[in-house]
Amino acid sequence: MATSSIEEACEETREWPPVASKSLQRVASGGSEVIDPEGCVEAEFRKLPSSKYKGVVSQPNGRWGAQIYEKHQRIWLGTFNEEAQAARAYDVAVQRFRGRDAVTNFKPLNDADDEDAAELFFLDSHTKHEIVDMLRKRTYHNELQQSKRSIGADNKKGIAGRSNAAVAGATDPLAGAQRQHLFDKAVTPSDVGKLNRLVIPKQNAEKYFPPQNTGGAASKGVLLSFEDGCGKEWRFRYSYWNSSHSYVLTRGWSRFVKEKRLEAGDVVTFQRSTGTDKQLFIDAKARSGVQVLRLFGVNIVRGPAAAIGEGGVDDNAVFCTTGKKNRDHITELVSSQGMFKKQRTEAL
DNA sequence: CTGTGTGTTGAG
DNA sequence: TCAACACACAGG
Repeated sequence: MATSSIEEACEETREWPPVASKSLQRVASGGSEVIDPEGCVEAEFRKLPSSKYKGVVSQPNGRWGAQIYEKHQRIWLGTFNEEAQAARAYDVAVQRFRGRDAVTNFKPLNDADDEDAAELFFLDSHTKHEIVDMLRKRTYHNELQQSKRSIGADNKKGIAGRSNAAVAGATDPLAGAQRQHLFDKAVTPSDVGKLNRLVIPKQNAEKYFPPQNTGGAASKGVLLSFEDGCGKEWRFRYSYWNSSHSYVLTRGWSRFVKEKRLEAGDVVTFQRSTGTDKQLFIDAKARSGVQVLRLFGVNIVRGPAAAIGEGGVDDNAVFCTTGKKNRDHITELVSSQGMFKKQRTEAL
């Protein structure tokens, strides 16, 4: 990987997280102009940065693609916002395709470790195509956790114990590390209205999200991608509105509101992985933790998957595959009582 | 219109 | 086997 020192220097500028004050502007459009106030002005446009990770290639829009080769042909593993995320996708794939001794970007799975062993088993019990499919659809985490659960579940604590740890992201090899809670926001009527935008309290925005041009410069904002409790990816445009002096999540937000059936008063929580991928997480909680609503004379719990899970239905997949239809599913489950089938995510 | 991911090439 | 590069075209 011989990239010019100039490019590398500029590339470092892209980091935002806990790093102090570094301004970055990554224009999302195809023009790929890179405006850098600090001195990398030369790099102008063109020349995508090379990745330091194996199996990872940069995309024209600043994102990262993951790919693996086999039998003279490339197999696409998906595109990711974070370079490290793409690298992990590659790691998963390469360990399935080439086994234990495969060269990985990060620490390879180790038989000695219980968690790793479970993942290795998981990998081996699925075809390459299935693994690739999960990576591309971002369902790998879920499937893996589901697998782990069905294996050593009875071994430890009861179902009620802390079986939702996986969903909460407490432990996940691929995601790496844990989650740091950033902040919560109780959504306002306009946050869930037709404005297609969520106002991020200024204080939180400036503390946890990438810096935005609050000046007059053309601030198109940036695309932020989040993962919800179901492992589903959500991408929103994040920008600053000079008109209202507000930081907002716009494009993509209304879809989230719709699928999560957000209502004023509900709480949206933001988290971020403490791992190297800095993956952001977003989730919705019903106003006071759990909300009960009535359908056909039956009380139904509505709220975060975790809460629902505790309610007795021990299968997050049911609630995660199609968030949009949660309510319907619940109705179905309740009415058919004990005789419901486990709905796999194959429907995807 | 945006951005993915495929076609393709040449280096290793 | 791999990444770099260009861009057709799928999806919204």
